[in-house]
Amino acid sequence: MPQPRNILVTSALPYANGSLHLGHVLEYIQTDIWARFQRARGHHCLYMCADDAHGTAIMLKAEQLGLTPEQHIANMQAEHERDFADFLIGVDNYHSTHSEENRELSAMIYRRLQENGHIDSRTITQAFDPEKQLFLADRYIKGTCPRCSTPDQYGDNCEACGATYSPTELIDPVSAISGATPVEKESEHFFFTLPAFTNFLREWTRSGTLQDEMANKLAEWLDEGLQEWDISRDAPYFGFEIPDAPGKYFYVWLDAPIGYMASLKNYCDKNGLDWQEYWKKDSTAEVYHFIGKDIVNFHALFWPAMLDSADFRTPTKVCVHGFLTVNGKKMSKSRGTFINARNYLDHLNPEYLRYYFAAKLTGGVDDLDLNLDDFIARVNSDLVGKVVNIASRTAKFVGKGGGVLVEQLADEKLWQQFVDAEPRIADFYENREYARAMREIMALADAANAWIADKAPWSLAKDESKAEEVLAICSQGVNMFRALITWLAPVLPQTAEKAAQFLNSELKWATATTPLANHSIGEFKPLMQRVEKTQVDAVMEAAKESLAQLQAETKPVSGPLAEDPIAPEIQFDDFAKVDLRIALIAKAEHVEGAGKLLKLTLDLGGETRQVFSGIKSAYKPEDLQGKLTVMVANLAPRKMRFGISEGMVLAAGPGGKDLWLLEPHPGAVPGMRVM
RNA sequence: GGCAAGGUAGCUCAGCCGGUUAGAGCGCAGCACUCAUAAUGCUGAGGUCGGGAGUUCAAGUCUCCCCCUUGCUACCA
Repeated sequence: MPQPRNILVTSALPYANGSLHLGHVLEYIQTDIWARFQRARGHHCLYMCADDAHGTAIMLKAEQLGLTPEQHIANMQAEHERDFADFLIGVDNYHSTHSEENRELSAMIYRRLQENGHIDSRTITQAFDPEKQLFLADRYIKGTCPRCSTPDQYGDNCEACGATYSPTELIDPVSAISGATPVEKESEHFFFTLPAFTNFLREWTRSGTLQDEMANKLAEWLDEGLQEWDISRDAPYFGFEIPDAPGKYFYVWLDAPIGYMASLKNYCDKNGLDWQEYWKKDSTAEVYHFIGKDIVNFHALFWPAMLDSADFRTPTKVCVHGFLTVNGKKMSKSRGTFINARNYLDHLNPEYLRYYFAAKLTGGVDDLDLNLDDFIARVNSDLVGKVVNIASRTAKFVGKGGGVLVEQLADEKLWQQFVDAEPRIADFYENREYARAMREIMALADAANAWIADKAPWSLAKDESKAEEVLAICSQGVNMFRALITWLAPVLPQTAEKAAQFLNSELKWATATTPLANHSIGEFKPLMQRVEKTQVDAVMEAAKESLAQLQAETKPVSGPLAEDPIAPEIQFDDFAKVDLRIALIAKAEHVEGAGKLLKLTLDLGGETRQVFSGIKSAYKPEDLQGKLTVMVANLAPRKMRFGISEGMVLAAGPGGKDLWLLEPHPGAVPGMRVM
């Protein structure tokens, strides 16, 4: 056993705005297995987590619920901690970014950045809600998409046609919070001078701190050139006020990673330890962050740069994992594949999922699929059918033979296979190649079962003179089980605990392959039940229900009218300004280099117009040619990347493939006005 | 459109720097066993390794083109 290591691990802090879902759980299970493995190996390993409790979204959510932000985040934290506990996530401390420790540390780090000249300030213009007296992030502005005219789209992009734009381009923009029309307003903001760290980051991201594929991704950003990072928000904002800047608050992502430190400080203060041992520049401890690939920029660019400037050490590794899919599809609320942590816990044993994830987790960033049929088959077959079965089928004979494991090994060669596998399994765990570790363990379980079948102690037991042999075989059977369950303990802590009771012996990694000898064991009781399909169905059913509930809360009615209420009344004169004409689509063609546009040549009966329209996703050019449609004929021409667009054609639908052009009944001819 | 990661048996996945008849688990079929939570063992069927072209004595494994999936990203009055 090498020198004990001093290790700090973290999972990304869940946002205190909603319940945990299985995507979150994937990460916590990955982290927890690793932490438990390290502890099992005799290292000192602290697992820290916390709620990420700041930001506009939380402020608004609290208001919506009629709570103070503090009450709201306290409720969420309690819920999150319950989910953690019930999934057997053994965090050593679960704190909050809205804590004194975090306030102090954020201020300290900010001051250091400032002293080092890494904070700039300048005035920027932003959308502002005059009613709420609140600056609006893009996602809080809604309006009609300037391109496809789909109403009720967010300020940065259109969900229907995929258009991206700035909020100022929206037609009839409104604040999603108050409904007021936003105005532009100036404000001073603080920026972290990230570009100053370009060279540092170029090196840091390539120094073994990240998987290659992530380092490559970050290299793209580095090559494009980093931007200064806006780290301040104006009041009202739920967060920490910036020192010496009244009315200015730290952006939530500034203090979120500092929350890792704050949680550790909170823990250390309670336990007489020094948190700086982990974070000071020359620390000999190791620091590992487990995160999803969506937040790699915060953890592998902003965070190490901040730490470097503030004179702290940087993480040993940032371990990035992929997303969770369910039955091959993205976890999505609209597809009903969105499963809350609690939906699962209400119906199934957490260890099933822990094992299934372990059986599929690698050190890479590939997405992981939770295939429910596979889940049932895998868990039942591997855990119940193979591993637990080894104990189940041999323990009884040991009991009959006196309940004491004998020293003599029935098959040393087979036992040696177990001994040889141990370092490989440890290595796989260490490198987060859990899938390989599980495969290795299951291969041994297969070997054990085959061996037991071959020895057939139940046959020998019929002959009293063979009692000794039976006991030797079954003692080895129990010892093989003991080794396997010891190696599975990081994944199955509860079952391992039960097994330890049955074995009447603590499970220790270091002695997993030292057979228990002359050792009396307890009575075997089933350690794990099989997964039933009905339970899995119940989870999916519950998931659908909580989804329906959620949607009922946010959207009382659905359908086009509910999602897009009818616009304010206008007078006839207003309408008459729009000159709609019947147009013949004389030509429709693809536009070189454009992903979503078609170029239409419209015949108005004497005049032709060139119009670019974002309908490529729904129509093939050849299907449009020769058809009649309706166009806005007096729309001001607009210069686009591929030429001038002289009008627009009318279509309905949310976008993508669901887009339908207007077509007049037969009889209309090009040029006719539509009134 | 650009970039990235993928596309290997019904399902979930291994296949390192190219090398003998392409693997595992599950599922399926048959047989055996009946100690075990209908668990286990043995045997077998099943793949033109997304498609095409090329390099090579030899290609899931390298190169190019194409198709599909996922993610990020751009343009899209």
